[in-house]
This record gives sequence, structure tokens and C-alpha cells, in this order.
Amino acid sequence: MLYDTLRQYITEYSLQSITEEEFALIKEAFKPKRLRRHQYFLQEGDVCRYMGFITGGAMRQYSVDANGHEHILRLGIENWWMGDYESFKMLTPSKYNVDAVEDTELLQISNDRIQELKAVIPALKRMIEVMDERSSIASQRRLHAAISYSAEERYTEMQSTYPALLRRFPQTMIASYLGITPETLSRIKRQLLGKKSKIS
Amino acid sequence: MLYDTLRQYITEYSLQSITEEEFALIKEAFKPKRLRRHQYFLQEGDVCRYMGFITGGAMRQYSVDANGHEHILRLGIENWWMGDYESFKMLTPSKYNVDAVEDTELLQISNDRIQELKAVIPALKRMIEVMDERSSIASQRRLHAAISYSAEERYTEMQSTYPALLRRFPQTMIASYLGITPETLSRIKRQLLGKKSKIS
DNA sequence: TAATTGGCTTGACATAGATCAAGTTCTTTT
DNA sequence: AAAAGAACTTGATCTATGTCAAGCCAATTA
Repeated sequence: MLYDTLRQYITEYSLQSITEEEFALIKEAFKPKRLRRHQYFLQEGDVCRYMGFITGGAMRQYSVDANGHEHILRLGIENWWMGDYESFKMLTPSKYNVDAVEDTELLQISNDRIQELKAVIPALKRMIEVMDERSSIASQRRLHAAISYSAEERYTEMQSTYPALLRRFPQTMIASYLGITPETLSRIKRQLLGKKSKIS
Repeated sequence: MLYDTLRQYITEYSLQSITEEEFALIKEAFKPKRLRRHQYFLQEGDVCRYMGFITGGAMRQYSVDANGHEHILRLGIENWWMGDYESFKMLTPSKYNVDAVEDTELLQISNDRIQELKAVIPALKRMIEVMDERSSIASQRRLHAAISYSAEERYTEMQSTYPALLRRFPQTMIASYLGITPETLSRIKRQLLGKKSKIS
């Protein structure tokens, strides 16, 4: 049921299995939560007290700049974690908003509880370590792309890295994630179609 | 002497002290290395087998794109770690070069040895966990800046976040780090001087 | 001291991508 | 079925930043 994907996720990332007692602790600590489309999970200025493990639906993390433009930092779907990690860890007010792009259900856990669980469930501790490593690496890659690549290159890279996200989110959001306007993304797509047809 | 700053660094990050026996292990595992200005620590295509803890000098990590342009991803000075973490962790060929910007001395450790040490020195393990957390957060911040801010905003943010780097590296490299050309950085600085004088 | 070099600035021009404004298509709601 | 509204496209312009070229200054080397 609901918690099985989480259990599988932990096993997969930690490469360790968890006992039934441990699983019971997890089920008790992670609370199910439903979000309607457009509903906030976190608002700018609040401390991110929970991280959510998405079991169904789609979410985004974004900031709003001085001109009212949104900049999407992260997109997430089933089996992804969502929340502002910086705020969650440091207990500082978040610079970001997190909301649901589709009706979403997730399992949320508080900072306190995850600390307690880490202490008693080795697999969970290991999972978090691995996630930190990977997220550090993923951010570095995306930074590299943002600094070094053109908009078109970033789009094609996204096509190969996260095809699922491309299909799932409206292009306005994909554009924002790539750091460009929807108009530019539209034109890029047309250009790429032209190129493709020449190749094949 | 040479290893004291490393010891202090570990204590500071892990919030744990290390015993003399542990320190002896560390001294044996971390090998001192000297690099002349412009000398490579890592070249694109090689696997990053060592991470370096800089005890003196200045280094940079950068990629070279199809047009021969360099893009600096990270700058490092005393008390910073340097190397390509992705390649080091995953044992994959690196997309980056790492070299010395000044004559540099560092303490280097191999992947194998750090794994062994992590298993027997809790403080070291904890230090790495904390570093992963923070680097994950720092990358996210920089990504946010790269996507959301103008060149000028990124520069002023860098002024407040890493003043030491600004003083230490030539502006060509600062520009590359910010993802702009040296010419643009030069013009931005002039504009900012104008603004400042108006304020005061 | 002269020569060389690397780093910085400045100007003129080029361009990727943004902005603004319409118009189209496809859903969703009523 | 009508109406409203997303999401996307397209065109015309604008702007931040890049590119190319020249010159200057300071530091290092001969």
C-alpha cells in the first residue's frame, strides 16, 4: 500500500533492507498528506518543517523575484522528495514556495522525527547520506549546464536526463526550470524539429 | 604544523574531536603534495582518484567547452577541498580540469583510504556528512543565483558571500565563475562604482 | 632598463534571449 | 453547446551580454 514505495525507495538507496519493526516506526513517523492542485506545501518566509516523499502527483519548488517572475528550481513527481532542504536543515525561513502542480499525495516527516529515526534505522541514515551525495552531484551538474550551455543545449540535456518531467509538466514550467521564457522554449522546439527532420 | 589545519577543520565540521591515534592514521593517509602555478591536479577525461585539502595556495575547477571557452565551477583557497567530487565518488572520467592558480600545497587522499578511515574515525565520517549537506545547499543557492539573477546581482552576491575569493583571483576567473565575460564584469564594476558614489 | 607578458579597460558592433502583443488550439467548466 | 481559460505559437521589437579589436598599466623576466 501507500508506504510500500517509500520502503522500496529506502532499500534501493541504502542497499540495506529494513526490518518489520523499523518499518512500523516509519509508518508511524511519516504522515500521509493530500494536496489539491495549486495548493501550497511551503510558502516563502516560512520554515520548511516537513520534507515530503511524493507517492502520487507532481510538485515544484520555485522563487519569485523582484519583478514577479517565477524561477523553478526543482520539479518532482512520484518517488521524489520535495521541500526546501536548506530551510529544513538549517531551520531558516525559506526563500522558496513549494506547491502542487497536480493533485498530489505525499508522506511527510518532520525534522525532529527524521533525526530520531536516523539514529535507530541504519538504512534510513544511509539513504539520506546517499541522497546528499547525489543531490550535491546533481546540483553541480545543473550549475555546470546553466553556466556553460546555451538554452537549446540545456533543453536537449533535459530531454535525455529527465524525459519524464518533460512529459509531465507544462512547457511554461519547463522553460522556467531551464531559466528561459516560454516563448524562447517554443522557438527552440521548432528549431530542433527542423534539425531533426534534416538528419533523418 | 602542516596537518594541524586539517585536524582543526575536521573538528570544526564534525563537532567531534579526534584522538591521537586517529590523528596518526590521518597523517599517514593524507599525503602532502606541491603544485606549481598552472600545474594540473586533474585533467579532463581522467578519473579523480584524490581529493585535496588545500593548506596553502589557490586552485580552480573548470570545464572547456566546444568553442575552447573555460567555465569555472569552483574556486578554492586554504582550508577548502578541491577535486571533482562526482568523478571521485562515481569513479567516472571527469568532465573537468583542476589546476593551481598559485603555487599550492595540499594534502591529498585517495578514495580507498577515505573509505577505510571513515569506517574507523567517526569524526571524519561526520565531517563528510556535514560537507555533503552543505555542498548540496551551496550548489542549490548558486544554481538559484545563476537562473534568477542578472550578472550584476550575481557579482554583488559574490562580493558578500566570498569576498576572499574576489581578492584572491584575477577578474578573468571571477567573470568565468559568474558565467560572464571579463569585459562584462569590467563594465559592471564601473557601473557599481557610479551607483555607490551616488549613494554616499 | 628594456622587453615581455598577463590582466584590465574601453569602444563599436553582433546576437541570444526577453518582452510585448496577437492569435490559435485544446481543455475544462457551465 | 457555449463560454472561459489554459497552454502554446508566432511576429516585431528591445536589451543584456557577448565578440572583436585596440590600448593601457603593472608585474615579471631578461
